[in-house]
Amino acid sequence: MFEKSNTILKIFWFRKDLRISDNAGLSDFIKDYGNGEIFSFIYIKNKNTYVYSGKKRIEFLDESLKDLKENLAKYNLILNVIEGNSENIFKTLTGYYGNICIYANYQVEPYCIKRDEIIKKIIEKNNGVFKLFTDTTIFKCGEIMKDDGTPYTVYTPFSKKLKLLLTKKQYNTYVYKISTLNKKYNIDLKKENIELDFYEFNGKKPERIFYGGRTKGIKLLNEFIDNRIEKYKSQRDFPAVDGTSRISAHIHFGTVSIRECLGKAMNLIKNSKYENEIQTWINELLWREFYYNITFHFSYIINYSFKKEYDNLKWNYNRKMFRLWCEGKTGYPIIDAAMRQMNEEGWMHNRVRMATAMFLTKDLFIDWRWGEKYFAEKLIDLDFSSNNGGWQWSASTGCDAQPYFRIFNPVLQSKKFDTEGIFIKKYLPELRNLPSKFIHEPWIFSDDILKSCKIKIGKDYPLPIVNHFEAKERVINEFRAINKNQ
DNA sequence: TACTCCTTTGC
DNA sequence: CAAAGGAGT
Repeated sequence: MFEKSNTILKIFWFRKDLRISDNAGLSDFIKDYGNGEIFSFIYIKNKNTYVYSGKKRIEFLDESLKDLKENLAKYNLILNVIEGNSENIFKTLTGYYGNICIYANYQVEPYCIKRDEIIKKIIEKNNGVFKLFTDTTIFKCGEIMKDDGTPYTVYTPFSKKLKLLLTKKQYNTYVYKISTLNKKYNIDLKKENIELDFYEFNGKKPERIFYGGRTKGIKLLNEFIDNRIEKYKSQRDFPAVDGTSRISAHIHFGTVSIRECLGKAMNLIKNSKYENEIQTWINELLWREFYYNITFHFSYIINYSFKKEYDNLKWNYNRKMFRLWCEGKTGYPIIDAAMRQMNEEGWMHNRVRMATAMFLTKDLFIDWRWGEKYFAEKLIDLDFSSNNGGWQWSASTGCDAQPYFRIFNPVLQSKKFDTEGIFIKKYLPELRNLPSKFIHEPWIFSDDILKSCKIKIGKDYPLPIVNHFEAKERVINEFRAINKNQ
């Protein structure tokens, strides 16, 4: 044990940045490091902050932590994964060391900001410092502002301003030598007899499509950049096609950095004949940036509609209907296939994220917060800002949201984006005998016609739980009533 | 990244 | 008369 009174412990705290290359905070940690100083790498696993604690997401996190641990081990460095509440953990640590210096990357979610403020006080009370760096966004949140100094609430002008200000500085990767850290001074907190709960990894690998970790993440990103980004715009809307990057969970956990994503795309777009295709993907990265800024400036969206007047909507809190939507039993094949994709795989194609969210909020007129919470439980790539932004966009309660009268027709979406029904059949085996002309709205065909396909709608597959056209009229009237009272 | 209804255009 | 286009929700 070290003497409490005169030992400084420098900590790099990994959060949503589970990689050792191109890490802004880690770069400064190494730059500021003076030889002979003792230091530790930690990750805090707080079960209570994973409010919706999705099983598959936690597995992805574990894989990412394990990979991080192995990558640090290549430099003979140690990752301590500590379980518990971060405030308590730092309080405990300040009792063991003279003072504690924390380096970490900035998080924008309101509950993270609050937590960091409390920890800053704990650390500073003990004469330490808590330094935060911009790493998970291209620009620091709050940097892209309108000329009058107020935040953007519309995507297109936001993205224009961002592109105007964008230089290589924002997507150059950080270069530093992790080998300058001397393993001799790397404290394994687990061996220091400190009263904390250290997390142990279990060895088994779950069967999944999405795997966590830097190693897998960078491989996936390179594969997308090399093979698929040049078709992104043309293919991304078809859920049966592998046309999207599928990189979202890696961006969320920081197993790939947003700079690496943007940088690789920017390098490729120069002189590319597929400029339009690539630009469409870059724009998606900027939507994420936009929603991070919205969370930063308008933190009330965590509980309330961005357009506050729409919290007066009398949403339908029908648990039975909600359950049917969750389970993929609405009777609309494209909606049900999408929900089952998420339930089974922890990921849903973006085109059908919009369609299912629109269906819940408009066809069923159920509060977007219920849907947001369900997605949060199920998605591996759950990220507060993008999830909330997407839900409020679909519900028409958000900033730059879909106007309330632009309601997706689930049958048309199905015909347009899954014409052959390949996606539907993948997740709804009960419909595999239906030819594509019946699959988008099987209920309109008579039992006699469907008999040859060995299926009876209402028995083998549910009848629609709602009539889209009646629902549409109802929901438009509800929104209109709110607007009239403004 | 809407859909619907209606009119106009072009063959 | 199908396709394209515009307006309104």
